[in-house]
Amino acid sequence: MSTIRGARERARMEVTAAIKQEARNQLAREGAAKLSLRAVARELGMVSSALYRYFPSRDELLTALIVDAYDAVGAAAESALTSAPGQDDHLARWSALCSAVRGWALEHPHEYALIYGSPVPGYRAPEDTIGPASRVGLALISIVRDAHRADGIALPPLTPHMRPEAERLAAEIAPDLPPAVAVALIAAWSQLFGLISFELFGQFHRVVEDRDTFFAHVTDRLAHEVGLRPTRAAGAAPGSSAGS
Amino acid sequence: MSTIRGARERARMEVTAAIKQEARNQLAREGAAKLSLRAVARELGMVSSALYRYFPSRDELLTALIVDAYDAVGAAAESALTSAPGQDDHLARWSALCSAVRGWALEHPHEYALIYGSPVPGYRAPEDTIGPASRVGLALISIVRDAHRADGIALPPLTPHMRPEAERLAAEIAPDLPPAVAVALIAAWSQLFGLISFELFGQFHRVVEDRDTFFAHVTDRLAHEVGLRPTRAAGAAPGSSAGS
DNA sequence: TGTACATCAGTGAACGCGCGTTCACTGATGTAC
DNA sequence: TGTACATCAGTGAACGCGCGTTCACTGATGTAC
Repeated sequence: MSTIRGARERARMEVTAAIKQEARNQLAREGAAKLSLRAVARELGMVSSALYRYFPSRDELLTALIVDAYDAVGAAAESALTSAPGQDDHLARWSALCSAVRGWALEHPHEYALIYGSPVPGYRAPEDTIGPASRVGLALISIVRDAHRADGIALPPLTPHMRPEAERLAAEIAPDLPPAVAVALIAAWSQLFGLISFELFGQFHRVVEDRDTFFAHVTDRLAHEVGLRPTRAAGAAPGSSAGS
Repeated sequence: MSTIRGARERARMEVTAAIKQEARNQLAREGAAKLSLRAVARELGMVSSALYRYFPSRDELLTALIVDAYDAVGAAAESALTSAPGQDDHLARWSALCSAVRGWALEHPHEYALIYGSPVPGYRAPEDTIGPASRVGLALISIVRDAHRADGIALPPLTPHMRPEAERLAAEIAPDLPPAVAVALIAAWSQLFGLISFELFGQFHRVVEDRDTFFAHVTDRLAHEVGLRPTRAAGAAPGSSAGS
């Protein structure tokens, strides 16, 4: 049922993919606001009205690109997680994940801008984007969760004033983690993208030169902020963290 | 010479200001990419070609808006600094500055997006924007410099691998501060805007609820990351920090 | 104080362009019997 | 295996629209003598 049934269906998927790919190319050239159905069709050798067989409007095409972009960066993050060498070296996994997200952003600056830059004017993101949009965040959480289960983590400071929101927030996103950690995680999540955005959007121009090193250093600091600590030995603590 | 000379000159300044104000209104409605000279002129009851007496092109108008926005947020940051109650409570000044930047951003979301969101496609920022763009960063540096001179600050950790870039960076932006502090400052600077951007661009939707408290907490953590510490007493340490 | 001239803000028409979307249509591919 | 019909991708023309920029012009405001 979910397999490709016939030539027509296969062709439809290929054309859909070609449209999105060409749209991504235009994104790179002109930016999201100037993405034009007519220009996409032209480049594909089709007539503009033909695109309406595939996307009911320009906004729907944009939504598809946004979902794809969230999925792509999410997949990059997740695969960095699973393919990290030492599964119980949580600090290394954290760094690998951050670096994978940055790598994807540097390779796809315009898709990055599409999802983490200013919202496209007049465009309202539909509900479909919420799931894909949270993948990187969930991957960050999962590292800290693993570390918490295996070795335990250092509790970040939390002012009493912050406690109610911290508890609400933890219940929402990671009920198994201490509230202080949940707060630090959300902060680190936004700071990671602040770092990447500043690099990508030119704010580091003539300021930071060795950006690889700088990024690695700062994400390492972020890891410490959420409570991750260097692993003492390769062998794991009580509770198998790599076995299952 | 720099005073207003006559009615003509005064009128020119007023019309220029009106054009920029109307352009800002359109920014809020449609976003930077769709900012239209014709629409601005229409709203002002002028004919579109009349705008060319004031701005030689659409891009120049955009540049003026960008410079104004950088200056506005920079001024907000600087005035938060000078009007903070205890001039030697560096932590309080840091928080006041961060909060002022966020406040400005929440009040002017589209101007914020113009300068800290995705770059406008096809638009290349000229050199004039560099000065205004650095005002917030310089204000952050000045707090830490004051703290360093007065009480001294806690040295953030710095891996040996990071040292060469740290020294280069410190020499560039704050030769009087320890390299480790300069690095932490630049990181905090980008993280501050990461935080604000996530709030403004909707990433905290259904995640962070009590945003005032969350922001205050995280910027306080940032202050600690750069080495600021709570002042022990109101009276200053050796070296007058408020007197001069 | 008054005249002659220069400066400059604003007009209105025009240029050439691209856009999203609709609609009736053609012709090829798939499906049911 | 063959025919009749339904589905659907793609066409081409048209709709109504807005855009940035140029240009020759009018008429008011300023300046020099």
